[in-house]
Amino acid sequence: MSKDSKDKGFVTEITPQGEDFSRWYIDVIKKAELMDYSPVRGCIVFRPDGYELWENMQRELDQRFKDTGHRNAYFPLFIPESFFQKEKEHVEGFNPELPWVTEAGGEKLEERLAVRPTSETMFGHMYSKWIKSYRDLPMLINQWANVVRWEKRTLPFLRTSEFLWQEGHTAHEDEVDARKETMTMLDVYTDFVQNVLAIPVIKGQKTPSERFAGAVDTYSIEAMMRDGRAVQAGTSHYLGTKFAVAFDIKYLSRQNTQEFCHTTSWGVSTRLIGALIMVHGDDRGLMLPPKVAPTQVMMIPIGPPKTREQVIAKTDELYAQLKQAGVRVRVDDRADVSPGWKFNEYEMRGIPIRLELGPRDLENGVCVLVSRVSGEKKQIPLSNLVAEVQAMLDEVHRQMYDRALKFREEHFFSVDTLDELKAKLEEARGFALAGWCGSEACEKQVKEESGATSRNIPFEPADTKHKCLVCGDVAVHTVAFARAY
RNA sequence: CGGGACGUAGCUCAGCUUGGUAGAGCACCUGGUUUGGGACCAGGGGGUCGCAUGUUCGAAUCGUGUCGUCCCGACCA
Repeated sequence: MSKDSKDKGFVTEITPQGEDFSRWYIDVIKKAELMDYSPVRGCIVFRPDGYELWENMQRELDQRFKDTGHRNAYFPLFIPESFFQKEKEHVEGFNPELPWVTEAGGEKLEERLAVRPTSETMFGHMYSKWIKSYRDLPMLINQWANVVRWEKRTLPFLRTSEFLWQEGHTAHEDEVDARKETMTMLDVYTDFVQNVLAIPVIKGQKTPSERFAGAVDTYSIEAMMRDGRAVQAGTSHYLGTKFAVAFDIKYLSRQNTQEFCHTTSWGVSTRLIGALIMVHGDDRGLMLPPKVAPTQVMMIPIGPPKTREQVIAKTDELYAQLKQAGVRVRVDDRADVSPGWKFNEYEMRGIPIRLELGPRDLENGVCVLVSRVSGEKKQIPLSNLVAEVQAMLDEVHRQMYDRALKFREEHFFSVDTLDELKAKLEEARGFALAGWCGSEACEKQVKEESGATSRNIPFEPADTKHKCLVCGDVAVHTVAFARAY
């Protein structure tokens, strides 16, 4: 990123901290042209490099949804106000942040319409019409959509007024089946975030105060950013029969009785883009996971005009080979920009592999591959290019995951008291595991004194603590606390 | 929505205290020389100083209002 970084050698561990971290974050996503601010408060424009990241995530997720039996559909943007009134907790949870359409075509609407913040209500309404019999179940539908939540404070990708996401809504015969779906989708998210985005996560259950508005149980995967703060990377909810009762989603059972469905919902959003930047980025800028990087390999032909034609011809040939093999590759053959400038530029943009090709390489029948994550330069024979590139992409993914995991482990603490928690967060930012008695009051006190909130009750390691960090009473759960985005 | 800071060229900012013809670096355009870690020379284009309003002969500069951004709190994928 900075001009000085070459003097320090290839250092990729440095990421600015504290207030500088959010400055670094905004700086880097703007410079890398992932997004720009919209004229409307809290909304952002996804530029092509940012949007293609999302498209690549969508493709990977969608495949996993289909592999688990789901189908895509599309539900309306506008939701009548009366729908929100049907589920008490839901309306209380979302009312403060709803945008309303009150007139259209110059006339006041009879009933005002919310721009959807989430679609449980609309799905509930439609499911009550579509579901008649146990033979219609389970109903497993996902939609890719935009939603709006008028949040007080915004941050690009991580919390914007409008954001893109997918929301799955399913209906089942009974609690067992619905709970199984809830966990299946949490596992799908875990697989995706870890194996595609190279971000290790902590899987667990939300405490009641952090639960989704209207859910019986909420589960989440939590990721640790490089400033030690947490980002909720995905959620999956078991909604019980709350929405089924509110929207009259009933079916005729095998025993010929009317039963309420048990429903679930689950979602991940473009906030994952923010998370992957904050997890993987370094002093040089972005570092994109190879499996979703819009450009995986940037080819840079090098050399004076004399040899240029030859080099470009070879570049084109190699480009075709890589493209043929399914590698997302681009060429920067601009003659008016120096190679050094390009090296820095594409490191800042997080492109996993740089391929250099110059006259010297041409003579020897080789090219140079440079890894964004390690800085390793590798001279490889052109005859084996495709295999070498694919191997290096896998290697980059693995190293990124390992690096993120190592960072998380080094910043994952175990504490017994609130004072210890405060001290740990002060001296070494990160997550802290602690016992919790189950009272909201203790949770609140943790937040007031340390700024940390309960992220979730991790499945692993399960309940290792015996005393509440605040009141000292018997701990009912061991909770991961952290400051969160 | 409360407390604080800031809005001047595409970007980073200077100028404001003490009112008097709009500035720099980078980026951009043209021509040439360059090309293995952010090249160089010459020439050029670009801003109703966030917006509104007041004071003044005269406002980027002083006052008021407003909108926006950032930081700190409450809300959150």
